[in-house]
Amino acid sequence: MPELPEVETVRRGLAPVLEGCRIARAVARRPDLRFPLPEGFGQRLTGRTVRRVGRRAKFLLIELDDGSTLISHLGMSGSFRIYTETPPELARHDHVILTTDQGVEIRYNDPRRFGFMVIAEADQLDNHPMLKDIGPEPLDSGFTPRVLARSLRGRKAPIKAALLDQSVVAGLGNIYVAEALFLAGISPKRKATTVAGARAEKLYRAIVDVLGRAIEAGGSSISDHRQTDGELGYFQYAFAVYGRAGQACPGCDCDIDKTGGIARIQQSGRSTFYCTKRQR
DNA sequence: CGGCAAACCTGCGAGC
DNA sequence: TGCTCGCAGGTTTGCC
Repeated sequence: MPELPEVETVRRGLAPVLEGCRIARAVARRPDLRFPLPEGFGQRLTGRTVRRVGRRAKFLLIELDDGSTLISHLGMSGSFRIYTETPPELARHDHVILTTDQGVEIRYNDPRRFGFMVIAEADQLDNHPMLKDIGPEPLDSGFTPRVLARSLRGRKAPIKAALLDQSVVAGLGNIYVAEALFLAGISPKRKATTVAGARAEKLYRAIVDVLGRAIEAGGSSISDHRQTDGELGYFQYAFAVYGRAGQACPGCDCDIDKTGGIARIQQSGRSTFYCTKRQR
């Protein structure tokens, strides 16, 4: 599921029911997700008060009153669901249950179990192995066209692959890379190092624009992503290229019979969608 | 070190 | 109806 906009949507859902609240009960219904859950998971969390729910790249950061932080990654299919009223029967793949002192129940469901939860001890967050090599947050002021161009310089890999690299810029995934490259008019096959100057400026604007609009839409619901109240995100209806192979490109009048339309290719084992005419 | 394919795991839709 | 195949929003690993 989740790239930056989906994780941010989840963060915004969790913050109001967790921040300032005490975790009355924490239950792991299996010993592991992608990795083993932290030793004594339930006891570690029970009785803790949540200071803040933050986000870094695609990681949720649930900061606790003892200084430690529960780091949660949704993998491909993870989702959080909040129940303020009586919750329904537990569902398949409901792996972790948190209950707050306000009687709110929060369930983490993850069919593919590519997600994980780990705990960073107090003062160990910034240099935590999972976070320390992550690049700038694209919606923070530290991310600029020059910063982007600088981290692309010297990279011979296609720009598509470079943008998926979390050390270049944080939080992009397969969907938003495709959409940003479309908006910027840049071919996913172009060598990353050639994206500089005006081209980097354009890509910078495309990234910031598409992420902002996707967050406003509550993220993209392809199959698993839900907002924490169960509502769908709806940015998938705004996709220009992702999942639209064979269709006409919305940005120019090319269509499949003539010069272009939206193509689907494989790059480093993953699908790439782009307009062959408009993206150079 | 850079770049790429494979691996992790489950579910779903398409095609036979 | 039921099987097999391919595909899926991410990240890590291991191999050239």
